Amino acid sequence: MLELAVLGLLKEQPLHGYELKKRLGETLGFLWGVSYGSLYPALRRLETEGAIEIVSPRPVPAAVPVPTGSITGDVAAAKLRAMADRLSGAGRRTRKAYRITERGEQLLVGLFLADDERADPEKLFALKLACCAHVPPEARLQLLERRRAVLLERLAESEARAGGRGSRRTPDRYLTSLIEHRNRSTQRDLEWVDELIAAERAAMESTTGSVDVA
Amino acid sequence: MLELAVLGLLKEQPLHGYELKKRLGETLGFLWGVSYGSLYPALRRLETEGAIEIVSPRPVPAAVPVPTGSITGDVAAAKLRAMADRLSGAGRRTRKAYRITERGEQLLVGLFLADDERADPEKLFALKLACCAHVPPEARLQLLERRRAVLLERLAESEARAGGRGSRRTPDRYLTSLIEHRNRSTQRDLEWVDELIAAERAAMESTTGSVDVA
DNA sequence: GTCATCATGTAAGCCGTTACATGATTGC
DNA sequence: GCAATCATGTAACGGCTTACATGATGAC
Repeated sequence: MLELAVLGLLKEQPLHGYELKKRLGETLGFLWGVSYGSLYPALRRLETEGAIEIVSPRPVPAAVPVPTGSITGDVAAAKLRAMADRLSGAGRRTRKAYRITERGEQLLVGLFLADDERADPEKLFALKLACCAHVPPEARLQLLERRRAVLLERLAESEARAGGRGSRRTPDRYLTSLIEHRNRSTQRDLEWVDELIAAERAAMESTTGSVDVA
Repeated sequence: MLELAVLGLLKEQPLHGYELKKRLGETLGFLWGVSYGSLYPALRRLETEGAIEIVSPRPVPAAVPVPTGSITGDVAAAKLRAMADRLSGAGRRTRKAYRITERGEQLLVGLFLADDERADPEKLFALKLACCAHVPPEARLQLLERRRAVLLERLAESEARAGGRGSRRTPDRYLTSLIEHRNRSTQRDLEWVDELIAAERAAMESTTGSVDVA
């Protein structure tokens, strides 16, 4: 899950760990919180796998202007450089900005389509949806169709449970209400996914005939 | 979370581990799956804390009829006994049925009211709701009120996020749709909780004046 | 007597969090 | 020069899952 989120964010632009955590918190914060203790090791892993790479902090010191001898002038230049570095997200020799690689993009799609059994399905789906913009349209559609199937199955299962079989333990009104509410929620999720699918299909139609977009 | 679920189930009736897992799976199965690897250690823990205790497999062999000498008769009697044991959940010397203690009931209410930071709030709330029947009405109301506050805060936070501040990273349509859907869900959760609160208040009113129910 | 199921338990490992350690940069 | 914040990392620990080991009971 974390790796998918990281790759998704890095697909937008290169970032360093600290910034990554912030973004994760502010855009997907309502989903789940990430700690450094898991983020940095994950970055290491991804780098080892060749899915991401460190962007060189400063291309080459060649472009750095020669000191003028004017103290105030040199200081001002240094400040300007620091400012530019900060804005570009590069420099500040202590931080390591990562960029997604070709291999990383393949991994992103792979993780997007894989169904990680151990992760919470709801959160995983939400995360994947947030990553949709960074995968090809076919992958998006596949995600949505699969989600649709899951929701349908959930409804069917709930109905089966309600019908005859099982423990017959006459659930109390709290449990009953919980189950009903859950079913209504699932029903609405289903309608929502259907809308997303329709929108996706429409978008695909409108680009049919023109050049494929990545 | 597990401990709360176990205490909730045991409040209904004494059960042994294997059965506990089955019940957990069939009544709260849609919430989360429990494995023996976590269930048995949890039972140990609860027993050590004195929250649950083992019910003696067979009160005393005193009630067992003396052999009649009639082979077929004795065999039949044994079968009947075994059958009765099975139905009562006792006997079968290999299994250990647990019963909740006085202390366990206090712990149940304690866990019900505590907010375990590390557990998934949604699942925890669902579980607690399923345990409602086993805690006093005041605790139920407190749970619901607190849930209500959480949902309100979530809506407020989402609105704040939508307004001015923050990264301004113009979320794509997928993320936008996700956030909107989530807000609608929260809104409905809120309405639902309000209904539950109203029902709870009504139930309390109707028993006011009469004897307190446990 | 043997197979399926019931039943309890342990060990290894995954994945993540908290807390801690460290140090650079910036603003005052 | 000092505090706040930026930034990276490690170590200890917790909880849960999987897989394994074990054995009793009941059906045939």
